[in-house]
This record gives sequence, C-alpha cells and structure tokens, in this order.
Amino acid sequence: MEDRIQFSGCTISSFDCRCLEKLTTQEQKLFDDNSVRIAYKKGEMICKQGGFVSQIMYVEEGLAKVYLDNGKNLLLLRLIPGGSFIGLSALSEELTTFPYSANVYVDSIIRQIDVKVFSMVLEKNNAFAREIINILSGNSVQLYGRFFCLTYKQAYGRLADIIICLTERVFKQTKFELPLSRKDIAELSGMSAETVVRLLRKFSEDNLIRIQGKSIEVIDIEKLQRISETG
Amino acid sequence: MEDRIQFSGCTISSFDCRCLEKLTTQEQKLFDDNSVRIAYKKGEMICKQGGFVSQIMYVEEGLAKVYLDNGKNLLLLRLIPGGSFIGLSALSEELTTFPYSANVYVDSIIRQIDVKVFSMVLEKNNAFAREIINILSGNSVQLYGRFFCLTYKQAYGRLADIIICLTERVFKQTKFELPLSRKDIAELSGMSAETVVRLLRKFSEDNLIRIQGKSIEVIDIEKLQRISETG
DNA sequence: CTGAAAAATTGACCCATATCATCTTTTCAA
DNA sequence: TTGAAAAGATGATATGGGTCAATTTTTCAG
Repeated sequence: MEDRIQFSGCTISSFDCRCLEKLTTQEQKLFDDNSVRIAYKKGEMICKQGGFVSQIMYVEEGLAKVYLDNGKNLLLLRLIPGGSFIGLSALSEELTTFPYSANVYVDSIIRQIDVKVFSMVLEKNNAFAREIINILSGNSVQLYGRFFCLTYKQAYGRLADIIICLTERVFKQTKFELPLSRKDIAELSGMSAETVVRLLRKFSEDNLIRIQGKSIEVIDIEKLQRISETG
Repeated sequence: MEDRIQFSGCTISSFDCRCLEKLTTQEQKLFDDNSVRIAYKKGEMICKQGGFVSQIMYVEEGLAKVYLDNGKNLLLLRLIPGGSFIGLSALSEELTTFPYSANVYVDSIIRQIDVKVFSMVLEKNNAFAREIINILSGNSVQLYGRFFCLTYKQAYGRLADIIICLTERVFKQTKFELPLSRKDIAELSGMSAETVVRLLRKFSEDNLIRIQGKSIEVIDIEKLQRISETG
C-alpha cells in the first residue's frame, strides 16, 4: 500500500496537439495567409529570450530545444519535437517578449504564425482556445515533474530519466543517433558536462546502455527505470 | 553592456487576476449558484494530489501552498495568496486528477467552483478564456524562473530570493510574522531544514534580517538582492 | 584533404550541503 | 496547567558532484 508517486524528469509532453483541427476552413486560410514556413539549419536559433514576440512558432518537422540563459548557465526547459508549438507561454497579454530562447538541433521546418492573427482566432474560436488551455496546462504539469526531479533526484536518476525520455518519447526506438551534445544533456538534467560523461560511461560499464560516440543503444530499460525511481 | 538576465526564485505570480470581471452578470450568477464558500482552518488540506478534480478553487482570503509530494520529499510549487486560483492546471481535459496537493497556512476562505460549470463558461466566454490563458502562461513563466534558480543558484541565493518574495509580494511589508515553518521554507527553496536555520542565522549575524522566532524583519534588502544575483 | 575549433574524455581536488544525532524551545490538546 | 509532540537549533561527519586542467577525438569550413 506504499504508493509512492513517481515524478519523471521527462522533457517533452506526451500530449497530442489537436488544436489545428479545431480551426474552421476560413480560419485555416487566415492562418495560411498570415504565416510562413521557414527551413532552419541545424543549430540555428529560432527565437531569442528577451526579443519581441511577433510570431507563434509551430514545429512542423524537426527537433528543437527551448531554454533559459542567464549568460552563465543554460537550462533546457523542454525538447520540442515535430507537431508542437513554441511561444505559447508568451501568449499572456502582459508579456510581449519571449521568456526563453529556442534553437533547432537538426534541419527543421518551422511555421511562423503572426501573433496578432493567432490572438484574434483565439478570441473568436472557443474550441481552439480550449485546446490551447489544454496544452498550456499539460505543459505546466509536465514541468512540475521535471522541476521535482531536478530538485530532489541525484544525478544518476536524472540522467536515467533523460535516456528513458529520449528512447520512449523523442526517438521512439531503443537505438538512436544523439543530436544533443553532452553539454546539452547536462543542461537538460542540471549537471555538468563532465558528470554526464562519467555517468554515461558508468551506465555503459554496467551494461545498461551501449555508447559509440553519438550513438546510444538502450539495453536494459527496466534497470534504468529502477535507477530513475530510486535515484 | 554585460546584460545578464536575472531569474528570480519568487514563489507567487505578480499577475493580477481580472478574469472574474470578464463574466457576464448571468455567468456570475451561474458561478454563484454552483459554488460554495468554505472556511478552512490553518493547516487544513484543500486538495490532494491524485484526487479527482471536481472543483476549481479560488482563494478569497488567506494563504495557501501548492506542492508536490512523492512520499519522501516535498516541493512547494507556489504560494497562493488571496485572489488566486488553485487547480487551473487541472483544466486540461486529459487530466482528471490533481497534479498537486494544497494546504492553507492560515484560516482561509476558499470558494469552490464546480469544474463542469467552469469549463462550460470557459467554452462560452472568450474573454474569460483569454484571461485564463493569460494566467496559465504567466504561471508557466514564473515557474521557469523558479526552476532555473533552484537548479543553478546556491542555497544563499535561493533563500535570499524567498525572503525578498515574502517581503515584496506576499506580505508587502518589511516585517512580518511567518506562517511558514523552517521546513516549509526548505521545501520552497529546495534545501534541508537545517540549512535554512543555518543560513537564516548567517543572514541575521550579517545584519541583513532580524529574526525572533517566527517574526522576520528585513533590514538590508539591497544586499539580499545582491546575494540573490550572485548566489 | 587539412588545420583549427569544438566536443568529448579523464583525473585530481575540494567544498557546499545533506544527513544524523542531540538538545532546546514552542505549541497545543486535554 | 501540563505533558507530549512538533518545531527549531546546533555540532560533527560524509559525500555527490562541481570545477579546473590537461589530453584526445571529432567536426567542419575552406
């Protein structure tokens, strides 16, 4: 009956975004007319913390990171796979600038939607607004879990969380080529890059994963899960 | 030109909630008819993590904490002063249970609004939905700052943040009687209760604050600010 | 293909905090 | 008013993981 709730440091929301389906044909046309698709190259920045919000971004294809930067430390807030928005938390009318920066990890297609048009549709279409509320509250809840983990779990558990998340949510396969650097993983899990290297090697020595440079293969996900829970 | 952005570990949103003003007279009546005001006594729990969401709570008067609990560690997510909602992040339709627990610190008046009625109004009244979006995104942004601080700042800076927040946002005066225990402060700033005691004494010895049991008086807020920035 | 810059790796050192144990003070129900 | 439980305080000790420095490997523009 010891029913200890587990929080996960997972970095992406499992939430399926269905909000674009809620638009009328007319609204979809309005979005189309007031948005552009841009191809970003690997590593490029798509929005900068402190900059004015003039578009809401939608990642059509690719992988991006959203992060905070105080000039000394970075903290990755979330990984953004295809099918997700960036910039929704800038929808608050009090907030005219981005609270975070975002970069793409791989060549990506980003759709930029004019924020005024976005707001307008938000004010007209209730079902759409309702979906946005779903997304925002889902994001919050996911962030709570990450917050808890980074605050209380030790490095082993935090790293295990990230590996599990990459396997199950981001790449959806047990073997993948990492577009993230060791430093990115460090910033995702709130530790130093050196510690990431050391722990990855430890996991590898313990036969939980197999590493060859940027390639990672998860061998024993149950044991990783246990480390995530106890760590 | 060194323009380092400062994140704050502040625990409450500075956002003024104006959403109830956006309701029509009829909707206000609907809310009134489908809500109850409950007086909670100091320390009582007003919602439990994992329990079904059947009401959205609005703190009319008092002070509450919203926290995560995994059975071993607690993390305070936010302090909730009068005039704020609890349970909005449970508005996602995917989520039928509370992602956190909440308790009141002092005798408080909580208004419980039926979640179905709340949702219904949300779907009818765009201005109201828009305000809720504002609140949710504001909360997210505030949480980002706290997340960053708890991950990267040292204990001194985190504690300074909390004291500043209590002074400027929660009690709005430099001398106040703390309803939070040392343990609460610890859970708010991600450290052990012993460390809180030690650092508070250090701050007191350095004449930044004056402490007498539960009473705290802030003497040198500029220096606290500096500790928050460098810590 | 090549050379310089970036990323990854490894080791040595150490310090900010957690943990544990003990003691004192405060709180609060009966 | 009292006694038990909770909260607060303080010292001793241990350690997880950061920082720094040096080396190797990889990446990528030209």
